Amino acid sequence: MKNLTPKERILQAAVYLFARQGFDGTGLRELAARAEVNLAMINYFFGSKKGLLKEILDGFFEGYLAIAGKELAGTDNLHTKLARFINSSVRYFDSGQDALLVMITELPHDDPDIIEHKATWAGQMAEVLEKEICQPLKEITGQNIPATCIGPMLTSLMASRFIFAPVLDRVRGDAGNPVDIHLYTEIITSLFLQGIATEETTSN
Amino acid sequence: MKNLTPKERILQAAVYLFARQGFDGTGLRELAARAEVNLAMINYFFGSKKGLLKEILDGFFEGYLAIAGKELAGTDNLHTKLARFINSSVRYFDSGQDALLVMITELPHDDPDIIEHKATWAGQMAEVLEKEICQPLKEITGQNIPATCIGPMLTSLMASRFIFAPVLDRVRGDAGNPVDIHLYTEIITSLFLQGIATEETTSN
DNA sequence: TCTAAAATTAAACAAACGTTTGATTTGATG
DNA sequence: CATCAAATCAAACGTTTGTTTAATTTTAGA
Repeated sequence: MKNLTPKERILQAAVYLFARQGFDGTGLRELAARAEVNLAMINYFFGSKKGLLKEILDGFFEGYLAIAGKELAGTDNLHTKLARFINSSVRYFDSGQDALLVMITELPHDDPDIIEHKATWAGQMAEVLEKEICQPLKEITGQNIPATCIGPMLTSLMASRFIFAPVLDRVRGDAGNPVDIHLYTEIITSLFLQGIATEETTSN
Repeated sequence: MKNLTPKERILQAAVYLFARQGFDGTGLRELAARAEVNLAMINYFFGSKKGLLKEILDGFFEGYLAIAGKELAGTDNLHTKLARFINSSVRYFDSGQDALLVMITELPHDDPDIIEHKATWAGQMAEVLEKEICQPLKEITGQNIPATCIGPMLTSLMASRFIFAPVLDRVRGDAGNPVDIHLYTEIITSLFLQGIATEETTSN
């Protein structure tokens, strides 16, 4: 923890606190204290509080976009590629849960300084999905679902466990444990590719 | 707008602003101005800023829970009930987009005053889903997926369009319009029940 | 019409906010 | 060792925050 550079400690503390208290709900003094850094260092390194948020969002989107580019490319069939993408993405979300929560909770807010920033990443993501998922899907099944529809669906679906995690911890108490991360990935993959119900569910 | 009671105007302004700026990002003076109400009236009617948030969350969860109870009950087959639930829920989310965004963006935050409140609603929802979806699904297909897993998935999936809407508006510009709400519902229902891919997608 | 409760108001409160300043310390390079 | 830039610091800046108070107006019931 202490072998990190001050800048890294600030970033780490910010992700932790923003995920639990929100961006506006977190004060820079509390953040500086957790990072064991002088208050002024935050503006020194990141220019402003919003600059800090931008860097967090950048880090998340960069990794997410890289996964999409890597796992969805190639000549494998759509089924295989999607399963690979879901597997990598859920792993990525799991390894950086706090950053994911910051992204999700700040996504709908329309701060002029931040929203263009987010739209740029979302646009790049949509391009990849359009090319690697939507167009193949259209050629094979005939259904034309835009990337701006399927992207949010997939992302929200994969993120669902982490979005609800803080609340579900209180619902279950210590009793029922959540499904482990591998089973979670399998459920989502199966759901996305085959749906939840079989033919049998249409009968009584 | 002005034929509403002061309390209703406060609630309306709060949902609008919280959805766009977040709970902590919205000041009570700005809120009072939008509601055309004196600043002190907010604490007079709701006790505190958090009391106002609680009332918003209550309103949303109450409606959502009622839909689950209504659409998932009965003797119809699981397929039919799920399609009905998705249809009603998406309609509900669409008609109250701002309230949905407030719920989603405040969900992960672990404010001690609020989180128990959210957990109570989530617990009730989980009970309904466990009884009406998970147990029938287990009897029919054999797979045992807990409600605390499938609930967040379904909710996130149905909410995806609204969570990403503010960003997607910037991505598309004025060019590509989003799929309309009925098609969106159909896509989600089809996805949840049958999955996105057919057998053909497993081949090259 | 009188009265008591409800509603509304302006003003002030201390606390916390993000940011900036100017001085001091640190670390590497010449 | 001297030097310069990077890093760190304590302190203060002016705003804005949520909340409270006390006085006033409005409303409704007897």
